Amino acid sequence: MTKTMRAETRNDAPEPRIRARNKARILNAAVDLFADKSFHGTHVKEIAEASGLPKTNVYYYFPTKESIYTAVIERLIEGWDRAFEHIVAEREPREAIAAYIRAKLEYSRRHAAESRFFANEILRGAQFLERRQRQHIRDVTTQRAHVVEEWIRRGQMVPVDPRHFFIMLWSATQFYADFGALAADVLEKRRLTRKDFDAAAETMTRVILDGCCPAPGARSNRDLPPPYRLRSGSDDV
Amino acid sequence: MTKTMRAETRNDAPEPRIRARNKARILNAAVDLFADKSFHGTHVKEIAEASGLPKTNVYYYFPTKESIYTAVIERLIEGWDRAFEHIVAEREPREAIAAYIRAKLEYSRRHAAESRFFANEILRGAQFLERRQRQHIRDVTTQRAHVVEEWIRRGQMVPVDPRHFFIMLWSATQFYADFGALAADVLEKRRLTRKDFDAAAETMTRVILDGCCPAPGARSNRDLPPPYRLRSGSDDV
DNA sequence: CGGTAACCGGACACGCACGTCAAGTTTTTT
DNA sequence: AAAAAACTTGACGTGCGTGTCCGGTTACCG
Repeated sequence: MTKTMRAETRNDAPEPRIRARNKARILNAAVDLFADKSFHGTHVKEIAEASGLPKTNVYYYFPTKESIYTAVIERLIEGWDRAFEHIVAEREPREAIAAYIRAKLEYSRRHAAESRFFANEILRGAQFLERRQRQHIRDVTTQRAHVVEEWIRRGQMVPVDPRHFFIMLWSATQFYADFGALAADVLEKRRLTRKDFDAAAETMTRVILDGCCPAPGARSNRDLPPPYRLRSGSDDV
Repeated sequence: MTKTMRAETRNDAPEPRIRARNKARILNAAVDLFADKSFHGTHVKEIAEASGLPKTNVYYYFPTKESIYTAVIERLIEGWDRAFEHIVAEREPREAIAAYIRAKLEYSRRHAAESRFFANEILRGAQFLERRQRQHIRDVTTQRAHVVEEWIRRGQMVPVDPRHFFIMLWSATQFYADFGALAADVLEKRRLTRKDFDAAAETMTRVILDGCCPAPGARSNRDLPPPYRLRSGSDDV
């Protein structure tokens, strides 16, 4: 038992610098590859090459390919609730939901690989998600669902099932990262630009906000000038 | 050149019965497996077993695993525009969009494997989609985008980018099939039932319709009795 | 009924991807 | 500075998954 013991002799002790650096490198390389080619499609050799380490070294830090995969999941699950923090009862629903959409969309844009990795894992039936992690997702969602219910109770929002509502928000924002290839095709672009993400946010905010909560005061979003011009002709690539 | 030539000696001639039957078996088995475990995750041996044919026989009909995969895609691409048929300028947008949502959702529910297969292919960057197929998707979308533009021009609909609007519809409906595992988790169910799909349709229709097109006449959806009851307690599994 | 083309299936080849081994080098500790 | 721990690396084993070979069997056609 006193043989090697890796570095976690005491697992509250900070990781040695080299170890931390190399594990991070491996994980970063792995996300991209897993996102592109799924679990069986990516080979440890590729992960090694992408992280600038020899393959054996990868096995020094992670016992199996699967352990790399689950380590990536572990890292991602932490980010799950980040955008949810905007959903608090104190804020106006319109404002809070708009902020959520922006945050989620921005995250999808900047961390497209993570996003696609996660989507793929869910698509596969969340086979690698541990019970604890699934529970976490449930808990966070339930908690935020209460906020929506509170909004509805106060009459600030149309009565909708909060969980289905969240799913709608989640799927719409997720889409641009996950199905970027299709979105680009449909929008007739080579790649999605920041502008496209802005337009997406605009459309979602407009439709969903007007759909779920009455605009405050007299003026409605519908009276605002249309940000989308019909058949504007010229279109920057 | 006059050696074997398979069965496509004249490719407008109908396929021999056995051939047609066996190819269909293989393809049906393949969709499910590819949907569950992706391209690299499924082995030809499994496809063979699932279709009740020996592996060599599979290779008799399809030269490579990849050819099976692309054959499945070919079959799916045909179904892409089915739901879109509801989007015609002659109909009221509210009614047409509601019909689209129902149709799409119903399709996702009944053909979950196909749906997930397709989603996964897009997720991977649509690597196997041929130029022709991508073009088809673009064309169909463009065509229906014109309908939405017409609605907007007539003032029947709020000005939104039709393509982003379609993406929103598509992602929301797609979600329940593709990410069923997560949706079930969030809704605290073991599996998604028909009722869940109905609730999903209800939420989407309500939010999106009120968000995108002013209700006809005086009464708005918002005045209708809420179909979702707050914290109703008892919840059938 | 005979022959040809389509279909079936066991056995095999070959490569490659996961994971191991053992002998190095560097860093840290005392 | 010496010992120990942490890290690095090339070479190797092994199983398994794709795709082939070739002989045998069934369907089709005159």
